[in-house]
Amino acid sequence: MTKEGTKAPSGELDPREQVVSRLTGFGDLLDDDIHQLAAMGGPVRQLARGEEIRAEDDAPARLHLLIQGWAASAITLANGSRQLTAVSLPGDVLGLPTLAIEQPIDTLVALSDVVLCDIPVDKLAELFCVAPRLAFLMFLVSQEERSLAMERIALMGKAPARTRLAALFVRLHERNSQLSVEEPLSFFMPLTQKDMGDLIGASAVHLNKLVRDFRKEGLIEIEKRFLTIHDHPVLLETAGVVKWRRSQPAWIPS
Amino acid sequence: MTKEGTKAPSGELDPREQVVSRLTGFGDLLDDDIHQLAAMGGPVRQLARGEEIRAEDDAPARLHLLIQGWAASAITLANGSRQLTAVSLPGDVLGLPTLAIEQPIDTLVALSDVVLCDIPVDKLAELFCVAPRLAFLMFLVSQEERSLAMERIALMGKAPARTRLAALFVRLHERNSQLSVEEPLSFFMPLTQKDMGDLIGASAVHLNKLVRDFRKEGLIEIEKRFLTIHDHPVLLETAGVVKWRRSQPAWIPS
DNA sequence: CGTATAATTGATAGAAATCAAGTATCGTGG
DNA sequence: CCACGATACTTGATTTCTATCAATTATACG
Repeated sequence: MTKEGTKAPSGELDPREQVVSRLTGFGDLLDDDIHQLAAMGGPVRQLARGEEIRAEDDAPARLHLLIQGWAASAITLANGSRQLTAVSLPGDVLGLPTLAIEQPIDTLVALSDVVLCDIPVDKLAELFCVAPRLAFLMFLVSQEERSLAMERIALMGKAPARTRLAALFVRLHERNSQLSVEEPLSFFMPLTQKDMGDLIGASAVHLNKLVRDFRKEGLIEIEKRFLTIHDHPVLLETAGVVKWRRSQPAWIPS
Repeated sequence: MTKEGTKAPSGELDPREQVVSRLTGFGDLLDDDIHQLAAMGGPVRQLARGEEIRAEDDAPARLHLLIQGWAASAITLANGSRQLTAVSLPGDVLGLPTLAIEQPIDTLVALSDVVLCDIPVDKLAELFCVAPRLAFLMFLVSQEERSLAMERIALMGKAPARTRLAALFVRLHERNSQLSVEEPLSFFMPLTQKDMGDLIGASAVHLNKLVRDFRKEGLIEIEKRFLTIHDHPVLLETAGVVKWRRSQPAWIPS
């Protein structure tokens, strides 16, 4: 395991802050909530890039709170090709969709070296009884991810690969900015070109040509696992999406 | 408004049963839960095929419980093309993903004549406080839909249109079967070829050729808004997906 | 019975996959 | 410190799939 994914550039929030940042995006956490959240955490694990996060025989389903590094949910189709259905950054809870079905349809894979902690599902059920406000915030986060998934479906179905790649960079930049006090245009992005291809539904070869084009046009630069956005306005224009804005609902339970 | 979408062929559950069937799939509802659920319902509306379910200026976000007919969530991209991101059948709650964001990214459209009732969001927030078990079941349904969305992303990214269409038919058949006491191989399916194309990310022209192929091969038949599956095993094989099985979690809060 | 919507068919063009081969980069161990 | 193997990246040629265009035929509905 190398040190990538564990480094903390200045300007980044500390890991604990990153974890709650996903929830506080919708509403403040009460001290009591934070206690409940901390109580859910089990032992901390570290995995190297490429390793699987969820064991095949994880009979009593578990959730995984990502503390450091990037992960993804991957589906392997009958024809053998791999598609990444979602990227996860620190603060995300992995494994929720699988709660609803008997057999997981996806595998959870570390895209960089990661640190995470496992959470037994009954802790989640408990949460709905003892901390309804917190449960509701988690519900909202899941709905946000559904919205993101819907956007991805639309892009995959009707937009050319160039557009999809631009949209990927835009959304990754936004998501990364939530983990930081500023909004840095250069940030840790450990995806290989193969990974990016698997995310937007393009071959590694085709993706390489798209990245080359973006580079030539002065839109972005990728170097040493860091993505730099040089021309954010044009990138947004190319992606054809608008800035992602979370709601600040007034109707959260107290 | 024609009568399609309001007819109830023998073998179908009555509307009220259909509505709770989505939740009871994961665990029994208590009498108290059913009371809570009924209390959420507002006035009933009817819309004709093609109409929009959510008004643009729906400032205080509302949810929509679909009682009869089919609906879909549609995204229109910058290039003007329309993609349907999810189909909804009776019993589904529409509008949840939008709770998390300031501006809806999708519109909700009636795919057949529909009957639905609106639900104010604060009712949902209330639910988390007074009926944690019911809230948890709704949480699970959302996770199931996330899983389905992930599968669709994978198919869109890496599977040819033929596979995607087969998968659409398979999943629609399963979803329809939940609304019925049997598992009929012929059922109401009001999608036009344009709709199906928008769902799987294919042009209407290409979709027509796929349907023709399926017909010639004796896989399916579409007639008068009814889909008949003639060769289910081969259809499953073509789709390259496995039967969808909901979990029966033992850890639901009581 | 006419008009609009939906379905159908063939021809052409474009986007992206696959194939094939070569180059760079990086971590590892001698 | 350098050589080595593995992984990642790069490029051009060819093939496959699917969109678009253009027209025609059905079907539904007022």
